[in-house]
Formats: sequence, C-alpha cells, structure tokens
Amino acid sequence: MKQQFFFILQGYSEKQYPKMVRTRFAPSPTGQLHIGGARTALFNWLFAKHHKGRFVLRIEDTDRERSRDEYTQGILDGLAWLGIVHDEGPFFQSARMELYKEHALRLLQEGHAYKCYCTTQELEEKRKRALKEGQKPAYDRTCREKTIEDPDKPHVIRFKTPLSGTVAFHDLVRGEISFQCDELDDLVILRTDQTPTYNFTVVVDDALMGITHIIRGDDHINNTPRQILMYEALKFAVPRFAHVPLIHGKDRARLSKRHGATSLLEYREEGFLPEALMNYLARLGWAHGDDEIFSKEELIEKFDLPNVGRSPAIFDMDKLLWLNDHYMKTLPVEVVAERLAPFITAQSRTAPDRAKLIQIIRNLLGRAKTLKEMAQMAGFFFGEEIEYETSAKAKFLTQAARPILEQFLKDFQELPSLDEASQRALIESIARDHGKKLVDIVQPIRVALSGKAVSPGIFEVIGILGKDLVKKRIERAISLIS
RNA sequence: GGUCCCAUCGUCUAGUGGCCUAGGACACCGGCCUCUCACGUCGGUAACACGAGUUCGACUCUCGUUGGGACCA
Repeated sequence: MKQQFFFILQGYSEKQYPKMVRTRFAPSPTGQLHIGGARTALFNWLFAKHHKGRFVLRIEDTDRERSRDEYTQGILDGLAWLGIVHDEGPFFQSARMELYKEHALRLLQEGHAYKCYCTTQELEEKRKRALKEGQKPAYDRTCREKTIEDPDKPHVIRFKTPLSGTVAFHDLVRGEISFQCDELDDLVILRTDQTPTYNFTVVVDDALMGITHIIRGDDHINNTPRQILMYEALKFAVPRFAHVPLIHGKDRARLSKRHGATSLLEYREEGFLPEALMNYLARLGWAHGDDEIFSKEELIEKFDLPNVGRSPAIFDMDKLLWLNDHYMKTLPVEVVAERLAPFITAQSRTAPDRAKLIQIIRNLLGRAKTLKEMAQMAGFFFGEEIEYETSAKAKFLTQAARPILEQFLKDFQELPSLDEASQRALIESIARDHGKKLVDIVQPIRVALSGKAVSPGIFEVIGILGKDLVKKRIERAISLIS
C-alpha cells in the first residue's frame, strides 16, 4: 500500500506541488446536494484525510441563470451535517472570471487556441449536414487556420486539439484509459460573451488550487482527455485522476429524482443519522475485507483508492435502514435523545422531559429504524388525548374486553408498585379469573393505553405512563366501548 | 449512432492463478425467545453472464459475444 502511494507521487513536479495530497469537491449550486455528490465529496475528503492532506471546497457557479444561493447553502449544510469539513474554501468560480479569461488569452497568444467566428446558424447547418452524411457532428475547424482577424466581429475562443496522437492516463481506480485525439474536437473555452466553459474553468482552478488527485464520478471520463491536453498546453502539471462509478437506482439507471429521496438533507429530515449515512455511502463502491461498520476515524484510517470498485452500485434503502438501526442502538442514548427531541417536538407539539425521553428511547430501539419513525411510535406517550387506530379499536375494545378492562382498572389502582413482577402477577390473575390467555388480557390494555395493537412491552408502557395517565386512558377506553 | 466504461448471490461486496465444494453483510425463508410488534439468537435458500484461448490449474490473465451504464450528438 505504501509503495503504491510513493508511486503516485512520482507524477508530480516537486517545484509546482508540495508533496501534500490535495483533493477537492466542486459542485454546481444548481440543485440540492444529492447522494451521489455526497459520496464523491466523502471519497475526496477521506482520501485527503487518509494521506494527511487537504480537502478544498469549490462552488462552480458560473451558470448564473441556474445557480442559487439557497443551493449553495444546502450544499454547505449537507456536508456539515455529514461531518465533512473542508480545509479551504469555499471558493466561488463567479469571483474568478478574470482568471479564466486571462488564461484563455494566454492560450490564444501561445498558439494553443484560436478565435472562431462561425455563427450559431452556420454551426447548426454544418452539424446537420455532417449527421446526414453519416459523419461525426464535431466542429469542422473552419476557423482554425484563419489568419485574418476581425476584432469587432463576435467570436468564441476554441482550444486547438492536436489532430493526431493519443491521450492516455492511468486512472487510479480503472487503470489505463486512452483516447484518440482525432475523436476530440476543438472545444470552446471562452464564449462570445467572454464567459468560460466548464471544461476550461475546471482545469484552471484545479491547477491553480494545487489539486493533486481528482476524484469524481465516471461521467467525467470523457472530459478527461480534453482536460489533460489543456493542462499540458497551459504548462500545468497534470494531476492524478480517479473515476468512481456512479450510484444507480433499482432500475440500474443513474440515480435521479424518480428513485425517491435523492437529496442528502431529505435523509436528515427522514430521521437518518449522519453516522449511518456516512458509513453506508463509504461502503457503496468501496470495501475493506468483510468489514461493515466503520466510524469516521476508521474510515479515515482504512479508506484508499485501490479498494474502490469499478462497477456501478445500486442504492439499497434496506441496508441503510439496517445501519441506521445499528447506530441508534450503539450511539450513547443521550446522543440519540438529543437528535430525537426535534422530531418529537414537531410531531407531538411537546418538548419532552429528557429523562422520560431516554426511557422511551430504550423501549423503542429495535422497533424504530429512524428517528422519525421513533417519534411517531413515541407519540402516544405524550399528551392527554390519544388517537385509536380503527382496526385496533374494533378488534380489541369490544364488549368482551369491558370486564377485563374494568377489573384491571380496579385492581391496578391498588397495586403498591409498578415494577414488572407485580404488574405481571396482576395480569396473570385477571387471566385466570376470566379463563383467558395472557395475550387476551394484554391486548385490550395495550390498545386502551396506546391506541395501537403494537407497542413496546406492556409493563414498560405502564411504567412510563404512570398511574394517573393509565387510569385516565383505561376509563376513556371503557367509555368508548359501545 | 460515435466514444469510453462496467460485468461474483435479489442488493452491497471479499476474492489479485491453486487457500473457492466461492466468504461476509443487507434482504428473504424457517426454528428458538415472547404479552403484541420488533430486537436478539440459531439455521437455510441464493452468484463467478456466455464462448473461445493462455496455463499442469482460471472467479482471477487475453480475445470475442451478450448485457448494462455514462458522455457526446
């Protein structure tokens, strides 16, 4: 493992880059931070931390039309929630426009780029003609060798892609990848309105920010050869690339909105723990032997690129739920209470007493897999009035149950203690008196107290509710039997 | 359509030529536990896409086929 790392570093000119690993996450603020983006950020962050390097955050907001401040904020919130902390930034591309222009002009002066005066209509016609003739719809390089310049005429600046040869690179997760230059066309780097294009800003920024390892989704593989060519033309050291497979939905297509919750913050709202999500995301496309559970510290210690898989992974909600359940059970109960409280407040309009909440959590662990679900299950512990599930009420709050509830109400109030042993003795004696099984006694009581046919253990429920509430609810239930 | 990438249980994956009658985890099924539902626990079903090579030996290497995906249009 160590040897490989040194090999990686050999690619750098020491003058240009320090030996330190530098990675970045560079989202566009044109939408919510989604699961795939979050995993890319995680991999970059883990890789940097693992190698004692630095992680840079850059916001690619050159598309003024679609970029929104609220999305930038969402990205920041999402990363913070997960526990991914950037060492530098956030840097905004919108504040660096002069820089891109400067470098584009430099390429122009040095003969690596040229002005193209072709109009949109001309290009469109050429494209259609090429397609009709079965040719590739690439730009035909009409302006590439033009010597006459007309500064007043609108133009774009195109990069001069070599006409022949190959661009090859060693991808840190895929191995050797190569492209023929003649497959690439002369891409626009500066538009008519002087704004730079994506492939150009990425190169300028990554180079200027000293990024040593570019870890990104494999939807960018096709961009890589053009970018390498631009690094070389700009005389920048070429960084190492690692293309990680995309996350897919159940239909094996790239994860998108129609697959359900894709925004990271939706998972927070749904009651997932950041520990669980980080663990899950890390294991999606990466493995460390047979291990499944990783704390943040263990991930930093163990994560590395050679163990990243090459094939796309399908997002599996069941496994995420399992991990969430695991972390709810293993995190200190005080921490769970802290995180659960807002959900309780939102659903029961009650700010719960901390000691009572912890007692409730202990009884709900294993039953609820998310904080939200737990809050829903805990609802009946709060407030005077409870709602009865229709089916539970119809099945258990019947005429047959009336005498049972009445006897329970009477005997229960005389109980000296609410410990399990005395409660059990009481219910067993009622069962004997009525010639019924324990379950036939417990279920009506459960429904009377919780409104549901399913709840935590009845003795715990009674213990947490306390004598007063139990009395009120049993009385109310009896009054509801028609 | 062109370019590029990918291919082990339903899913995430271990596996780097003999350790593989292919391991773990989630999900699923069954037993136990039990006041309900879960948890827990024990056990079970389930995969190397296909075809040629290379090799004494291929899940592992090469090529092809098929299938899937991404990007561009």
